[in-house]
Amino acid sequence: MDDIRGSLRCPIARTLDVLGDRWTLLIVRDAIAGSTRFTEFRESLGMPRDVLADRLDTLVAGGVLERRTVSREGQRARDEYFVTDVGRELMVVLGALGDWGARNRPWDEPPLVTFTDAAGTPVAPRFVSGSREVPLDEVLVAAG
Amino acid sequence: MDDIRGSLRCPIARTLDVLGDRWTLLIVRDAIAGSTRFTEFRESLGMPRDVLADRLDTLVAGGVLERRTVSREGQRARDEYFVTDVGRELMVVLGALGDWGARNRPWDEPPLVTFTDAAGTPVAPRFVSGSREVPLDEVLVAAG
DNA sequence: ACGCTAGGTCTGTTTTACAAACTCAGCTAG
DNA sequence: CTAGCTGAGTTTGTAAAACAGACCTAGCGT
Repeated sequence: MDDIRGSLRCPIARTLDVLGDRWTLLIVRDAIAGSTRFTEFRESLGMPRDVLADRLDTLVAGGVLERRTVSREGQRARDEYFVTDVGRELMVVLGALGDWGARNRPWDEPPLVTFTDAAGTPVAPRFVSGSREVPLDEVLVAAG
Repeated sequence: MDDIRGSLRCPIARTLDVLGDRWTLLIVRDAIAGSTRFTEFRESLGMPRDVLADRLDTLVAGGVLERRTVSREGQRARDEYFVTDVGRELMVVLGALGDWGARNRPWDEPPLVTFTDAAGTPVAPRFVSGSREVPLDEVLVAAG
């Protein structure tokens, strides 16, 4: 993911510099769902090893994941990848993508991750102002 | 944007089949901000013409944009692209991306689009349950 | 010392992105 | 009527990425 692009000043474009490819958000999804090891990501996603290695580097450099060397008993030390607080904030992005997909690209198999509140009720991102939800048709779009 | 990929069953993955590349969400951003013509997108984004033509086709096929032939007075008829209701729901995704970028990738220039409520107060997507906001640290992630 | 495994890197091939040139249809000016 | 301009692409050639598969390496168990 490089950098120079039209309308780069926009925060959306700057976010897509880090996340805007086929795989990166799926890696973040898996990491938020609990995957930490190279092989876990690889097996879940079925993506090429070199591309995965590259994306993990990008996500670590971007502060979304943190690489830590972990020693578990009975196993040799190995690097694992953990979601940072910054990365965890992408739950909102993933929730929005998943909600859009579930509503507009229906599919009969269950999702890989679901987001719920403490009571187990599914939650999805919506625009809020203060702490009140603002329906989509009341959201105004202003060009900068 | 092709189709076969690991964990394809997940709605997030299915959404990224349509939107998961460098440009597509920026095209949607511009469309939501009011752009309709090929050249408007091209000038705003500075992307190659053939890629833009391909992405517009994909977005039309995916129901995000609608292609209409528009005749304006004093100009010849030409195709223009309009956001559908399905596309408008992507405002939540764009809002989440923009909010994440603004908070974690600060930049001194203004955004290209901003979302506000009727009073002009900025709004950003947050998880809600019923109509109450659920703080991020109370959102539970369950693997499917 | 030997092989196994996790986590990569390297090589060669296919896709995709990209920039620049070309096309084509519908005005618009001469 | 013809000539040129403009918007919206398409074509062509080249550079960068993605991809599949083979290869490599460190540490561990036996």
